[in-house]
Amino acid sequence: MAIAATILHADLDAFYASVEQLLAPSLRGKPIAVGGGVVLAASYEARAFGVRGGITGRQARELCPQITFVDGHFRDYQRLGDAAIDVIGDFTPLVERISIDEAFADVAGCTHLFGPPAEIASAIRQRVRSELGLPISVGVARTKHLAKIASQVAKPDGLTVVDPDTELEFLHDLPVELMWGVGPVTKARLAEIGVETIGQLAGTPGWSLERLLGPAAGEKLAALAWNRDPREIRTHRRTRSAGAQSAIGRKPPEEQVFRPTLLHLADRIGSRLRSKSRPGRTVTVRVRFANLNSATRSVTLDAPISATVILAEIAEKLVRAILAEHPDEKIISLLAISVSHLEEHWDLELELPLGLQDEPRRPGSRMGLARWTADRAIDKIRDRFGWDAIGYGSVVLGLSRSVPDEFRELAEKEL
DNA sequence: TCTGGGGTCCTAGGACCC
DNA sequence: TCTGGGGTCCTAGGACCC
Repeated sequence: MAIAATILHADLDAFYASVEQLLAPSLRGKPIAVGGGVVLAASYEARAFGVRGGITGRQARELCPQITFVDGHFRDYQRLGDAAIDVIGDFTPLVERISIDEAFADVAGCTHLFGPPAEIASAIRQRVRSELGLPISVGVARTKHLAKIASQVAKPDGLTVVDPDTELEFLHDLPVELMWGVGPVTKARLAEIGVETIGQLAGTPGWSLERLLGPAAGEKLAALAWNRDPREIRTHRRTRSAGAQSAIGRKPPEEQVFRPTLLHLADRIGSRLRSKSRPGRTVTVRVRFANLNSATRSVTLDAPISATVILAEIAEKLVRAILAEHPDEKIISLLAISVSHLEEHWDLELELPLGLQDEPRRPGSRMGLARWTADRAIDKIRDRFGWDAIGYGSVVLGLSRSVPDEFRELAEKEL
């Protein structure tokens, strides 16, 4: 009595590039790349030349001289990604969105209405194609892990259904790097003991994997190799952290460099946290140096914070501590701030008195009130007139924005 | 020749408590 | 006083994913 395969994984193909080809018919059938300095996404026609997301524009042109570069239409990505997920939601409420262009769904409860899972998957693909004009691949299987692999195998613009009776035959011939959680490092470690396929992984003793990869990863991979994946569809997942980072080129580790950048990052994060009433207790900063090595420092407070200036001050202290420990580093290339240990629901009024516990001995503690009031005022103006209408302006102006804000927002998770 | 930005989870050591 | 054990939290660093 096999359990039915009712998990779907749906994944829009070459999403950004497909949207651009949808918006501009002249681009269809041609190799294109979204982005300029860095390729954010490449059409399948460009991928045929070896162009991949992440390479530089120059490398892309070397691989494919006739490639067309286009600027991203980020609002459209959000709109069309949402619309595609909505199509899935017309079949079942059990939808777990993974990213802008990808989602799991469990259709076990709606087959009496819409037919077997394979038919539902097919209907989703047809609707996304006809209503939105976009290609989407779907994998159907008994577990999330296998459904995700199936959708990768189905690409581009395909459907793969894995019958529960033959799932191991399907799985075991595939290379290990198709598994969720196997990146370059794990792939290399597995190769050291001669494991290159998922079948070989399944045949490796558990103790061997745990010694090689650690207890958690070892156990997890062994289970996934036998398609033992207990994860269920999670429709609501609380975000656990919120952060922002900025690549700043190659700059000296001086206050004039890091101070304005940190204030800007703190402002972005703080406004997000405040808008969702989710201040956090732990502040982490990261500094990347010239050689791409990086160092992190974090501190956990007694009470959660979301005020921009307080966040910026804490971040600055942490960055100074990092720089003090790396006196030989003459170049910094990236600054990042992240806030974690987020409160679930927080009355921001409480942040005022509690946040001040942070620095009780400071005579200027009452400045906390001014900071708090200023943040609220700025938030309100931004609500009405947009994010750039006001802010720590002297800061914002001087910043080089290597990536449009719309793109950053695309990657932000709902708090 | 060095890709940017937003996330999640795991590990290992130390502090602290019972 | 010595020995041992268990649990939780914090911090720094990594691997991985989209």
